[in-house]
Amino acid sequence: MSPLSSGLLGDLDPTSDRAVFRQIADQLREAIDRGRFREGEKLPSEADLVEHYGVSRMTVRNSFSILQGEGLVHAEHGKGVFVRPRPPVRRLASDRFARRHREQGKSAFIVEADTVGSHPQVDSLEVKEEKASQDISTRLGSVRRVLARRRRYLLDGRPVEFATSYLPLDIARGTQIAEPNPGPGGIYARLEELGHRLDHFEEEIRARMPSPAEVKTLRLASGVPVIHLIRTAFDTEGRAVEVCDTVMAADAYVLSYQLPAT
Amino acid sequence: MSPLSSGLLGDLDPTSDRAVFRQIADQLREAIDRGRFREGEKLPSEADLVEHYGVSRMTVRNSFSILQGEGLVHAEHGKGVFVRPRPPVRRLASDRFARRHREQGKSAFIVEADTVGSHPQVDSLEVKEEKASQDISTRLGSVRRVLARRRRYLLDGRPVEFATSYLPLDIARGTQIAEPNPGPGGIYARLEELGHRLDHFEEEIRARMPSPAEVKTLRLASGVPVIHLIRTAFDTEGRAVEVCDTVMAADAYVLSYQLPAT
DNA sequence: CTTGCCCACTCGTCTATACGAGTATGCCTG
DNA sequence: CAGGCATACTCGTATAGACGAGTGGGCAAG
Repeated sequence: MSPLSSGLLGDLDPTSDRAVFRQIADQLREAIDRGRFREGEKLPSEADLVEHYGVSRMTVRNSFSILQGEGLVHAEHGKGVFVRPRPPVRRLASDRFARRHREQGKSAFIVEADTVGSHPQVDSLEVKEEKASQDISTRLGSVRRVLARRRRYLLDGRPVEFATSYLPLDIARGTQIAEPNPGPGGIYARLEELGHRLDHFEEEIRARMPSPAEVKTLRLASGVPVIHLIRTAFDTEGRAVEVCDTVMAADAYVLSYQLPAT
Repeated sequence: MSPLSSGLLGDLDPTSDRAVFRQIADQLREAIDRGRFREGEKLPSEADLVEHYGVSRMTVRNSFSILQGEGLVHAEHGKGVFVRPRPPVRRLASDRFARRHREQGKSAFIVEADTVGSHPQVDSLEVKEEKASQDISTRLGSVRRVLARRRRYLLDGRPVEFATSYLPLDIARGTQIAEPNPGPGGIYARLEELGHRLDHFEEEIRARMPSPAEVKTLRLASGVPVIHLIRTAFDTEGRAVEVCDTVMAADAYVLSYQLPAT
């Protein structure tokens, strides 16, 4: 069926030294880029393309695997290969941790999601004391053990972010920060109540392909990188009072910063 | 040869419902993570693994292709498959465009590279007037045509970044900004001389897999995402005077921002 | 000793085939 | 009509084989 209406895809160039499966991938990519296949639309089946191009099935599958690696398409077993829809992105402003935003009570994630009409969830909460990794210890100023607060964020049921906050035990132990629910304004509000007035944050941003564990936790499609953000919060005495390690699905976020030119 | 000293890799679990090629990928990944194979080291050849696991070659190749997609290994035709070395990263501070840095004369890229002892190059310079894309036009405040300054940055011979600056013609035309070499302090220094005192920057950050063109320009290995940064410069009158669109090899950069907590 | 060729080893590409498993549809049965 | 099953279509996994092409070492000829 679906005899692959001619015109959508061209022919192969046997004289080209570009591999056949790359040529096929090129044609599909171009067709997608030009909007010949729309978001969420089904591409021709493997069998269709086998027939159209007169190649073997493995060759077609190789083409698909290229496009999957580029994050352009995704395959669904028993259904077909589809143009991957670009989910709406969440824009994170750099002032989201400004003090004035903490006064509202709700967490930044919840507030932001509500304002754009999405349904936010927080999930797999875990609060425990543990040994600090080398990296965390360095960032917090040579602490051995820390309080770790782990949680996963979902938007409309889709996991988009997994974050762990690390705090020195001498600050957090026995306070509400060590409770699953840190109360209105989150842990930053509690830190300030404890006398650690926040001065500034440092954020480090990397992008890379996810580990298998991250693929699982964030239910990532293939070809979707992660943004790895490490934020350190400093109080007015220059002490690092929290390190927050966040892994985000890169197709769900745009980070936004505002910098002075002085 | 190289009978694949037993112990490095385990056996398959035929009762597992995890696909064989995934199990092989898992074992290789774990061996790499544990340092059994070091950076740059050669993995067992396809033939070795075919023999070791008693599977067909395509199955082994599937395993390798998973690891390639994760950016863990890279194949070299005629030589073997190697653990991908992590190149040293360039750390970009958020104050790199501060006015005091402009006074030195040299561009931020050159200065930063020199301080870490790397050999910087700038390349494929192109300066021309062109039609503004929809996005650029919006960001610059509905301009139709712009001056575009394109250039590629290399570090020790490796391309790491490709950037295009867009400026409104009414500002840039006929000035030194329209020259290939914009002079000491770069275009920001020229903008200020022209009366556009810079007030602040906005930066938007995304991460995604590269397009084929980007793979080529940045000579990206498979499994390496790009960081896409769009910076808009505003003068003290609130006008957007430049938009800089930058695509960076994600394995070459860590972005760093400092934010006030107020 | 040097040059050049051959060969072994490596990954790259492609074919052909087989079976398994998830999905959707429609028909058949109760 | 409702439920369940058969079937066709989809992608997933795996095998076996073939040829091509890049690399590097060793051997042979000059």
